[in-house]
Amino acid sequence: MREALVAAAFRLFLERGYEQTTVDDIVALAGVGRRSFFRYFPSKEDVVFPDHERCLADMTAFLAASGEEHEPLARVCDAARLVMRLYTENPAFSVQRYRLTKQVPGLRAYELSVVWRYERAFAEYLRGRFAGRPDGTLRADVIAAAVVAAHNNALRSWLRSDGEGDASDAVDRALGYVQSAFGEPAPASPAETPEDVVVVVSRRGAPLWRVVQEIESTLARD
Amino acid sequence: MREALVAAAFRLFLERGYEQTTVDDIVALAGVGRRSFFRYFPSKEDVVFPDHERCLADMTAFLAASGEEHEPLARVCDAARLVMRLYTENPAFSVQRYRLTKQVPGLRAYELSVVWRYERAFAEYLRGRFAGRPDGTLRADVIAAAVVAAHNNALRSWLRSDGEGDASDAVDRALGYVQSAFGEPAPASPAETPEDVVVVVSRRGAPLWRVVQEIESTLARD
DNA sequence: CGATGGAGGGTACTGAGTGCCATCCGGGCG
DNA sequence: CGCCCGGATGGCACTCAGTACCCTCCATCG
Repeated sequence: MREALVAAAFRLFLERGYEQTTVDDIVALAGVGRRSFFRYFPSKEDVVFPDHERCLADMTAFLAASGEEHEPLARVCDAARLVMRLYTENPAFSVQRYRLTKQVPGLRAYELSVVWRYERAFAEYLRGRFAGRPDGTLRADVIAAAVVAAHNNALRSWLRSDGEGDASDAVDRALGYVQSAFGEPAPASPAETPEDVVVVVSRRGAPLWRVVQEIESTLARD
Repeated sequence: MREALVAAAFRLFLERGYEQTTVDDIVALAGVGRRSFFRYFPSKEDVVFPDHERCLADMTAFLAASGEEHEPLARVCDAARLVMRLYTENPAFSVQRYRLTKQVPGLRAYELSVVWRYERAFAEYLRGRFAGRPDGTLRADVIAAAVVAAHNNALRSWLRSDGEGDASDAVDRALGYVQSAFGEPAPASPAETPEDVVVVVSRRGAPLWRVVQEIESTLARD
């Protein structure tokens, strides 16, 4: 029934647009009563994001189930990868929805409120883990926002490519940037020993950003 | 007229709540026609944020007017301080609105879409300034999100204190954290030439975070 | 003086979302 | 077998936000 409603809704949305489709149109095509639509989806927007409620619950559980042994930042990045997987599991559906949300302001606003709930879940988890640290809530909020932004950046570039590229590469790269900015890079994969990289730095007093800048231009040089 | 509508709306919102107040109630109290309300405010939510459209325009102009001589991150932080001032100019009004948005989901969603537009303005500016750098758009998006999150963290803590504390101290502190995380602590003295740093990297294929980790431990070694 | 154009008002309509009640159906129980 | 009961569904009527269309008023200008 949910599936029937979602299928009917997307057929019409793609045919004639979101705003040109009324709930009556959807239920007529699905052959169910209007009242039933609102039993399954509290609003017309919800039919566009049919599985986010479950995903959000999964994510909260994932974070709640993590213990002291997990690096907080890495854990949140893993949670973001979980969300990414929700999209990559159904590339065609995700791309369709992306095109829809991109051009319908109302859907964009709705998506924002969904994303905001993910961000809050991240931030709440980090606040718990950072309790006691100076500026713990500030760090938690900023890092949560950065992780979400990195995730969205990777997700959107994957969606723009019609789901062709490698999404997990992109998200790893994006989250790696956040981890490099906020420290504690990650528990390295055991095979990757420090010998993989040899770095020689002169002028120890130089600020870190100068070092990073120099490395970037070195890497970009070839 | 706008002022009359805003005043009437807030009186009713505080008296009996946002959702219990219809647009008809507002226009009846203000003594104007229903049609006029929608001439001044495209939706019922807009009456709660009467000055954000102007503020957003100011901000975009502020960023557009900045030249190459401005450090991008610092410039965006200054833009965020501009937004903060919009709130601190009318503490009583801001606190009332905060209480309202905190408990009305619809208003929270609307606020998100407003904040999102600020974030996009920041990100667009930074994308322009980072054009050419590796991962320029990623950095732009992440930094924009971090600045907004820091600003909101400071803003909310100020709002929760009923506008009593020192807002600009709080926002400086929050933005300082972001600046420390994303580098370029200050416009470096021109004396710092690239020769200040020499970096040799082997195993080019290693992920960036490994490189950074290695550098950090090298720097920490002494 | 009349024309014009912009600001406000009024009316009727669409469509989302809700409350309430009727209906249907499958299973347990006397 | 008939009854009952609870959950799922359908139907109807209502509220309210938002829009389209047209009217009035009034100030300004020719």
